[in-house]
Amino acid sequence: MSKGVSKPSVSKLVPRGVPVPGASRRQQYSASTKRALVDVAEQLFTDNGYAATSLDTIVAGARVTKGALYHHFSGKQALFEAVFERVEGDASRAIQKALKGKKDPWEKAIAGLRAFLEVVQEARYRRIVIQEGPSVLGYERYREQEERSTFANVLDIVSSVLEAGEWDLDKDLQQTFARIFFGAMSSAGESVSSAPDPVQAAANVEIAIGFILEGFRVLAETGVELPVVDALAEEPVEE
Amino acid sequence: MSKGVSKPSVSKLVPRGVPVPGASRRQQYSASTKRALVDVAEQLFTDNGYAATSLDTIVAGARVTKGALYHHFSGKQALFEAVFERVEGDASRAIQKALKGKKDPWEKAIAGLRAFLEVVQEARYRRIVIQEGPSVLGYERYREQEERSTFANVLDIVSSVLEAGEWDLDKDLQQTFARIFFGAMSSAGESVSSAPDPVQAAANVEIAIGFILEGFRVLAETGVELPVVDALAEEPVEE
DNA sequence: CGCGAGTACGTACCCACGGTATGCAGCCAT
DNA sequence: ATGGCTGCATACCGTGGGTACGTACTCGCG
Repeated sequence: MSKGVSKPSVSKLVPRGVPVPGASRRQQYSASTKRALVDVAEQLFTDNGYAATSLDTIVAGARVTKGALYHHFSGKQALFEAVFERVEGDASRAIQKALKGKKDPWEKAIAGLRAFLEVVQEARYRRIVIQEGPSVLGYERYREQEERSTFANVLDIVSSVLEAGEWDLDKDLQQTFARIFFGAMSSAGESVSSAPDPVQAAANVEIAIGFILEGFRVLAETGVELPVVDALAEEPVEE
Repeated sequence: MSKGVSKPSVSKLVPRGVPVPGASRRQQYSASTKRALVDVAEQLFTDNGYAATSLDTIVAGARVTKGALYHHFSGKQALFEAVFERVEGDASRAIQKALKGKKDPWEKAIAGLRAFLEVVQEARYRRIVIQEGPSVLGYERYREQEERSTFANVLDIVSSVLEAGEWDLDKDLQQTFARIFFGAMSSAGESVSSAPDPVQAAANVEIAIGFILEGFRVLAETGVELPVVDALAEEPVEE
């Protein structure tokens, strides 16, 4: 807004992004234009949200026109999806990096938890992935995307922990556990970042999840079987 | 859509909603108009989502005009918020009803869990509260609303369980636990409803959460202290 | 080197949709 | 009875997503 540019026809005069080696000049310019669009869109979506960000503002920021945008993307939602994939991919890679080399499941779980709590401090992750992802992409599509990245990490960790407990659960139940932890951490992450003292809040989340994991470990040691729900609720399941 | 009406000027000829006793005719009509708007909006938002639902469609469905809508609500978002509050309120009341009379914390927790799993089967709750709530209202406002209803229920249950364990946690940590469970259940609920076999999926969620609660109970019995994170991760917190 | 084809945009335009300004018919208190 | 206020309806506007089309530049090929 403040750094508005009057004429977009100077596109060739200004350098945009880093040239990609091994591609033709044409392809380089094309790629950098696309990158610029995603860059600007990421920033604006993060700051103002999806609905409040107009395509005009985005193309102005990237110093191109709508023609360029619609050449690279089928529409606003597709652009959002590109941004989503980038943010989601970065997050997933950061978590995987933190998991590197960890063998002990519990250690791995704590490392993953900490990495996720770092990721969720990023405004772009909260806004684009957690907050607006399900709404803009629709839940189905949102889920497909997650399944291939961050959720996969969580599933990996959860599976390790469950296997360490030597309960042999079917895939469905593992997925369920992973969903639960993923949802828990997303929700916790949001509250962490909006807390007056995020560091303290993150510490609390670590304690809470750690406590749950400790419960798992004790159950594993004492050889408690699954399922255990009936033992908790004596009365029959009245529908 | 299918029951569309051509002219909205017949508003006085058709009965709208139930007359409210103890109010003037004017007030009755006004209230029923407002109700009709919320009714139609709830349906359309649930079916097509917030963004894809136009005000024109809503007012056509309620057989009024935009003038009426803007008389009762300050805009589209305010209308959504009215729908949100209703859905959220219904959900909260349903859960509270299920909790009625339960004294044992673990029993109470399972009852609450089951009630929530019922609630989350409703398409309107998933779409309006879980999926689009955070995006449309903004996270801050979404949280304020939740805090007064369903989340309050979760916090109540979680507090009971934690007190039964005789860990005396500060309010912040109780809130953190509640957030975690709330997020876990929301996420689980979404996956339940989109699963090929929702009944089986709901059963899985019950097993999983029940298992976590079982962990809590065992930890309570063996007198494990909080926090326990350091015991899990030997290495120092390197940032 | 010339040249046709296709890419990577730019320009101009459409129209759906949220929001506003204003008019007006009843109802209700005085 | 009547003035005023509530509860709408009508008409209009601006923004913004999307589209149709034009065009310059590049690249491969003879």
